[in-house]
Parts: sequence; C-alpha cells; structure tokens
Amino acid sequence: MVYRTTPKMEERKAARRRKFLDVATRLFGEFGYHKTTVPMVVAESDSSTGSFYFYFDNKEDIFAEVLKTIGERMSAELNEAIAQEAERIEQMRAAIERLFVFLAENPAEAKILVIESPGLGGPLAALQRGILASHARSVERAIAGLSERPPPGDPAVLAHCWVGAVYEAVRYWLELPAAERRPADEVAAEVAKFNLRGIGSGDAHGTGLS
Amino acid sequence: MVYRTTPKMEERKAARRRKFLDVATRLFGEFGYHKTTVPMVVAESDSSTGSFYFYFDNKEDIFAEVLKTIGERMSAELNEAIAQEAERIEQMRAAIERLFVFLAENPAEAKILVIESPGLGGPLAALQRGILASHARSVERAIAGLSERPPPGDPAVLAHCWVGAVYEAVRYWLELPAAERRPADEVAAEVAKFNLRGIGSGDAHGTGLS
Amino acid sequence: MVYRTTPKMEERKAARRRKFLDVATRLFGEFGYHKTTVPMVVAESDSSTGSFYFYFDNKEDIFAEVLKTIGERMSAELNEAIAQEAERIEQMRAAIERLFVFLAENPAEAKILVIESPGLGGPLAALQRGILASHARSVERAIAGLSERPPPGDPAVLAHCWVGAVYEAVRYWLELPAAERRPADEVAAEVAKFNLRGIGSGDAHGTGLS
Amino acid sequence: MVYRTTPKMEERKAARRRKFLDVATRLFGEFGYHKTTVPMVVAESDSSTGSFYFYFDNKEDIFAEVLKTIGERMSAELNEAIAQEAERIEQMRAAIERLFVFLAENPAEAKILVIESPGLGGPLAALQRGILASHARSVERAIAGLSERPPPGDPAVLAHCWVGAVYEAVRYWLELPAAERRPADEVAAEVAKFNLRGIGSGDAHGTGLS
DNA sequence: GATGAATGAGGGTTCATTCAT
DNA sequence: CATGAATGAACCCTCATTCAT
Repeated sequence: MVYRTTPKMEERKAARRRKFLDVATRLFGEFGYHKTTVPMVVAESDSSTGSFYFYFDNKEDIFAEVLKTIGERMSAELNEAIAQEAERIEQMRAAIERLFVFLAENPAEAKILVIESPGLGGPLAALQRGILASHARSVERAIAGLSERPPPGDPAVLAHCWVGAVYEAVRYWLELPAAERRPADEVAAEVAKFNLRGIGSGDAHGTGLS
Repeated sequence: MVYRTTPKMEERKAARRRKFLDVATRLFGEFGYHKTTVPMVVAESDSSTGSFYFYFDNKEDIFAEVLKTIGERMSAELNEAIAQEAERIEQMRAAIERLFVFLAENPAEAKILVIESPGLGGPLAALQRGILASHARSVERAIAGLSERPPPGDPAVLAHCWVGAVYEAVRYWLELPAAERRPADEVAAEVAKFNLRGIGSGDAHGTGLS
Repeated sequence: MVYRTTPKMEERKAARRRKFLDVATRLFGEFGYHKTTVPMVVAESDSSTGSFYFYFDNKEDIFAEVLKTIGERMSAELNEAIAQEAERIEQMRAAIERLFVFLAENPAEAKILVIESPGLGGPLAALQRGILASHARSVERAIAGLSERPPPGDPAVLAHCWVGAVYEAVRYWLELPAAERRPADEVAAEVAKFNLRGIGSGDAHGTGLS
Repeated sequence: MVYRTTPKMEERKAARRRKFLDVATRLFGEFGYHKTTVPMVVAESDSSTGSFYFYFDNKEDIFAEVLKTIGERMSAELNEAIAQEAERIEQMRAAIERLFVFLAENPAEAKILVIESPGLGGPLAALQRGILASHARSVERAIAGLSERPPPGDPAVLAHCWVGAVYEAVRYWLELPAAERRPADEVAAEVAKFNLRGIGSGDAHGTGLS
C-alpha cells in the first residue's frame, strides 16, 4: 500500500528541472553569472524560489549543471563528427569545424563556456578547465596517432594552441555584427586549415602548390 | 589660505594613485574582479575609502585603468621585440615569444587580461577586446606584409587564431604546477612555430623539405 | 469503497504518531527547537511531510505534545516516588531525588523542559510554566502539610526556590564532562538536603547537633 | 598632516553603538532572540543596516555583547552589595537580595540572561553559562570561607542550587501579574533566607528560637 | 586632500506549510 | 491515508558609494 512516485511525476520533475536549466543557460549566456539572479531564473521559469532550491543546491550548482550539459553536448558533437570520417586528418578537420559551428550556433553556450566560466574561479572554473582539457586530450591523442611525419613539439602544448585558436576565433566571430559575419562553416574551414598547418599536417598539397 | 598644488604634492598624488593601481592589479589578479572589494584594496594600500574615490570614479574605473596599463605595457613589449628583429618572419616569432614570456612572468596581469575581463561584460570587456584586437591587428598587418607567398585565408581570422593560441597556451602553462612547467621560453618557441606554420610561413625550410 | 478504520489501522496510526514523537524528542533535545526542522523529523521517522501534517497541526503542535508527554512522565515518577514513602519529609526527599535522577537519565527531555521551552515564548513557554507550576504546587502542598514547625515564608516562593535549585543543579550536572560526574543519586541526595534545609525542615538532628 | 579621528567622532561612535545595544537589549528581552530581527533593531535605532554591521559582526555578535554587558553589570552590583557588608553571612544575604532586585528591576536583562540565552546553544549559551558559573564560583568561595561549621556537601552543587533558586524565584515573580506581586525586596529576603538555610548557615538563632 | 562612518538596495537562501496525485 | 513536489514570505548579510568632519 506504499504509493510510488508515478512515472508521470518523474516526467514532470524532469521537465521542470530541464526548464530551469534551459532558462538558466539563456540568462547566464546573456547576462553572465553575476548579473543573473536566482529570482530572474525563477521568474522566467514560471516557478518559485522554493522549487529552484529543491532542484539545485544553490546558484553555483545550477551553473555547474549547465556547464556539464554543455560539455556533454560538445563531446557528443565531436564524437559524431569524428565517427563520420575515415582518415585521421579528416577527422581532425571535421572535429574543428564541428566545434566551431556548434559554438557559433549556440552563442549562449559558447559565452558560458569560453568567456564566463574561466573568470569565476573555484569549482566552476575547474569544471570548465576539465571540459577544455578533455577536448585538448582528444586532440593530443589524434596528434599522437598521426602515422606519418611525427608532429613537432610537445603534444599538450600544441593541443592547447589548437583549442585556443578555435575558441578565440569563435569569440571574434560572435562579436562581429551579425551583418558582417561570413558563413560559420567557411570560417570554420579556415580555422581548421590554420590548425592543421600548425601541427605540421596541413595542406601539404593545397598550400604548397598554390 | 589658498593652496597651490606644489610639485611635491603632485608627486605624492601620483605615488598614491600608483599604489592603488599596483595593489588593485595584484588583488584583481589573485581574487578576480568580484571577490576583490574596494575595502580590500584600500586596506592594502594603507589609505582610505575617501581617497580611493578621489582618485577613481568607481570600482569599474580602477579596473579599467589597470587594464589599460596592462595593454600599454604589452604593446611596449611587442614593439620592442619587433624592433630588435630585421626580418618579418623573425619579427613575428619574436612577438609571439615576447608575448608569451611577458604573460608567463606577470601572472596577475595575465589573469586579468585573459581570464577575468572577458567575463565582465560592458565597457570592461570592450576594453579587453580592444587590447586584444590591437594585437590581432598588428598580426594582421604583419601577415599582410609578408612579401612572398600570400598567406592563405582571411587575415583577421588567422590573427585571432594566432592570438588565441598564445593566450590559451599561456593559460595552460600557468595552470601547471610550477614544478611541472618547462621553461617559458621553450614553450614560447613551440607556440611561435605552431603559429607561423599556421599562417603558412613556418619552417619553410624545416618542414617543407623534410 | 467506504473505509472503516480497522483496529489494525488504528494501531499503525498510533505507532507512527509515537515514532514522530520519539524522533522529535530526540532531535529537539539534541538541536533545540529552531535548529530542528520538520524535514529532519520526517527523514528520521521514515515518513513524509504530508504524514507529519496529518498527525500534527504544525511544528509548534508536535513540540507541545512532546512537552506534555514529558510533563506526564515526570508527574508519574513523582507520584510513584512519593507513594513509596510514608513520612512527609521522606516523601519530599524522595520527590527531589527522583526528579533529579529522572532528568539526569533523560537528558533530551531535560534539555527540552529546562532549557529549550522557556525561551520559546507564547503557548510553548506557557505549557512549560504549567508543568513546572504543577511541580511547584506539589511542593507547596507538601510544605503546607508539614505538621510541625510552620515553614517560614511564602510557600509559593519557597516552592519555586526548591524547583529552581533542582533544575539548575541538573543543568550543571549535565554540562559536566561525563567523566567528571559523580553518581546522579549522590548529587540528588545533596540537592535534596539543600532544599529540605531551605524550607526549614532539613536535618534538624543532623546539622543542628554538629 | 594625518587627520585623526576627533574625540567628537569617537563619542558619536560610542553613542551609536550604545544605542544599538540598548535597543537590542529591549527587543531581545521582549521578543526573544529569534523573533527579534536585525531590521527591527535597525529601525528602532534610527540607523541603517550598514551601520549595524559596521558595529557588529552579525546578529549573534550583538546578542553576545548584550549578554556580556549584563554579566558585567551584575558582577558590579554583586561586588558593590558585598562590599557594603562586613560579615560573611551578611554579605551572602546582601548578594542574593541584590541579585534578585536587580533582575526584578531589569526584566529585559533578566529574560535574556535567564530564559533566552540558555536555549540558543553554541557560543551564546556558553557565554551565559560562563556568567552564571562566575556567580556560582563567588558563592562557592563565600561558602568555603565560612569560618565556623563546614558547609555540608559539594560546594559546587550547593552553589548551583543557590543560583538556581534565585533565578527561578525571579522568573516566577516576573511572571506574576504586576498587581499580584509583593515588593521585590521582601521576596528577595525570603529567597535569601531559603538559600542561607540551604547551605546550613541560615538563621540558627533567628529561626531556631522563634 | 584625507578620513572613515554611514547608507541601503539587493542578493542568496531557508523552511514551515499546502495540496494534487 | 501517504506522498513529496511546490510555494513564497522573510531573513541575514555584503559592499559600492557618499559626505560630514
């Protein structure tokens, strides 16, 4: 005679939690961590302070959850992009382009990951570094796996150059007035070329001949 | 009882202002913008709240001044590094290396410029973008000035890849435990090579021939 | 679908109510009224918020019930102690000792009755005063009933001195590190002597002759 | 040329601090710790939240200060009362009476010390125990100093009985409707007699002969 | 010019209580 | 009867900024 939590309730809980996360992502992306207040998130979520603190320990917690979600989505994107290519080099190119395009199409997520979280210090910045480090490690592995020509220099350093180039290029692109922006995939392709050349595997044929 | 501002007073004013700026730089670098409070700056400057607001309009103002100072110091460093080299390519390499080393040796300034200010939004983030953009434009000009082989792609994009690679590499390097760090100039050299290859001008002899 | 309350259900209800009361007594005794939250009581009772509010009107209500239970248990103890003695004086001595020992052996109850409830104000403090007053009245009656030598002074005042002495002595004893405590019954005997002397009936033979 | 804090400012600071303390004492005495809010204290002090937190670390802090002040005033009263008597026994009687009268005339202080603070737990309750313990120790010393007849039983226990009797009697007296109250000094005298008899030194001649 | 006491808006958070399931 | 998600009033506290001395 014990009443279980019905599936319906579980669904609603998940929906509400997701709503909080969605709203929070949007607001954190638009206003940043400090200028986004818990009451703001609550109001836009059509909910209440109490509910908010039922789902999240505190403001830091929901930001962390947002960040984790972003990290997971990006990893998924990267893995998918890589899986669709056979050759190592093409995989790297695809990864860069997908990363760029994902961030370009999700500016709130991009702002949170690239701009906002590093400045927060403590556990939040650590989380961001973790995400970024996991991307960097993917690159490191890929670099290490290139059969031909050994890549020059410390793979970890190269990987961070690689990631930094993508992030900074996205930031630049996002800051351009929408009217002046070239198509994201075009720019993404250029960034990819820059990076591939940077690790010594780029366009030997392409650039060399032109 | 009419006071003229004597030269002596002027000196003292300048000294006090500088003290505020130095302390603020250290604290902003260590704790970040939000966790650094005006009373903290005041206390470490052996001064008073009232004095603080005599020299600066508000907290944002002093942060902006700190940021400007950093920007100026960096430009000076860059110009000096460039002036010491004759060839274009060598100038670029020198610029990258100097940039990296400067940030590595001044972690507070690095944190303020690279990590803290972008997340602040508004005028402060704009200021940071201005500094970064001026560096990027230097790179753009240098790229455009390369006589031989036209560099591939949009110079602005490449410039931002370039700058992003340096900044992210520095960030990575600064986050390493001091014991694990390789000498800054070594890493700087690797970053320089990555970037030069990235813009298609790296190691023409080195990589191209092998 | 009309439900009769079966005997079995009644039992279960009573059991659950008692569980709430037991847990609440423990927690109120350990943490005090304000630091004990309804969710805490609920969690330790393996039940739910809803159930809690089915059995009790509100937090104040359950505290009141706890307090009443304590008062009843103490009255029972006192009556039992008194019933076992024939002489008036011995009854008083027995009452004091039993009171002391009961509180010493039930520190949670002691803390609730002696320390916590007076500070709560309103109905809860009134309830505590009621319990204490009933003890005091027992003492008053006993004092009034002493056949010989009329006790000096206002019986109500004496009664409260009497009760205050016991409570404060218990509090002192409870605050001692367990290692330093003398056996409760020994201390209780001393308190009893103090009080009996205080109302002018103590140890006429004992002290008077020495 | 350094501007010192003028004496005038110091005075004003002291005055404002005292105002906060006075108001807090009144409100804590009337409503208790939890129902007294910082905004309440601020409003009645004609001041501001910021000022409040300039003078006190937090709500607990101001309560502690209030408590300390009460403790100091009471010690002063006791010492004064004792100094005016020559004989040991008379000193004890005077101390009890003064204690009683002081608490009776300062009901807010009495409520804070006797009723409110023990239930607060943590540092505040510890502080109260400290005050009470110092009174108890005075009594202990006095008891130990009685030249004739050694007082029966553990002095520490007796001292707490003594103190408990006074406090509880005051509490009883304060709870009486003002109309029903006998003069405080009369009741105080009765309590004193109770206690002196309790420690075996009371009215050997007085009561015994009557 | 220098000082530091004073201000107060606004933030994050808790928790007793309700009610739909 | 049992459950636990939902509510929201209210609190404590911070800190950028002002201004009388």
